[in-house]
Amino acid sequence: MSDLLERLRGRGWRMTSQRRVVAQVLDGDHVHLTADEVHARAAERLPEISRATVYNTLGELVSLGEVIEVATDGRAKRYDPNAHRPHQHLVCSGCGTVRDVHPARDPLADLPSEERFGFTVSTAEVTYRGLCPSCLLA
Amino acid sequence: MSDLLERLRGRGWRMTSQRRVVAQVLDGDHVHLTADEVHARAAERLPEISRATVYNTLGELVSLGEVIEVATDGRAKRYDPNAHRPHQHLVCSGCGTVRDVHPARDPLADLPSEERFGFTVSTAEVTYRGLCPSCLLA
DNA sequence: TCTTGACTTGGACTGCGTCCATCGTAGGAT
DNA sequence: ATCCTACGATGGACGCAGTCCAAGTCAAGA
Ligand SMILES: [Mn+2]
Ligand SMILES: [Mn+2]
Ligand SMILES: [Zn+2]
Ligand SMILES: [Zn+2]
Repeated sequence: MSDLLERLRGRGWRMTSQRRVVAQVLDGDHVHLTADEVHARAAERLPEISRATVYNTLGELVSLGEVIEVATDGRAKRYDPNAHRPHQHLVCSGCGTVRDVHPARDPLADLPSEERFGFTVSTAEVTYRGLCPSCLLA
Repeated sequence: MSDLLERLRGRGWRMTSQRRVVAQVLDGDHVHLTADEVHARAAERLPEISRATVYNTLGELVSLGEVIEVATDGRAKRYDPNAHRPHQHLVCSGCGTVRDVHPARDPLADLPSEERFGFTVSTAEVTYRGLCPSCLLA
């Protein structure tokens, strides 16, 4: 993710301080922040940054394939910079913690063609739910 | 689903015209309506029914296990009376159509224990995405 | 340094859902 | 059949996540 800024420059992005700080906040794997969390962390470095710009930048990163949107049952979407290797998510029903997980088989392989009803199926998103070790005790 | 009203009576539900008409709207399998769609169809039979009551009744049906909530990426939740047989969903990225599908294997079986990180994993929700036959042409 | 169009901003706005005070009524008691 | 009351219905205010817009700003090429 540290060479993200290079890739974006190469794609013709105008490099602004706002975009730079949003990209820095998203640095690292295993990060699953909401837009407001991204905004809060970005504002530590750049206090005037607006929510609209954070939403715009996240949306651009998503459509460039640099960041993945993770939908959560009724709360705010989470933004995941781990767009390199395909993975799925394990969510704690107690505290909401999100972990990256890697199933043994491609989930798409388990949908037989007679269950596809003529659709051209391209992706399968899996959300595993359960209780994390600390929520299990409580 | 036609004996749903019986089961609810047995659970101590006070039977009102509003609850009856919501249950009737949800009758049948392969139904995936939003709360507002349920409200619109219920209002054909009972024009004064309020949105709040539809939300209350749907919430009660969900916590009784009679109806399943299906989260959709950023739009309204859909309510699914097919709570009997476990199944997953195939969603058209074009028009939003939802189909019930039955994968060949239990999706939980494909998450090895070393990928569970001490969680007690209880469910796996799979959303397959693609284009339906008519959206493929357009 | 100048110019320009891409980018940013804050606030209004929308969609989806929840909350709450008040009113109505299902269904047991008499 | 009538009464009583706790449970349910109502609709309007409210909240959150996200979008849109007109106006101001600035990155970067000439
Ligand atoms: Mn992830
Ligand atoms: Mn279904
Ligand atoms: Zn937990
Ligand atoms: Zn379609």
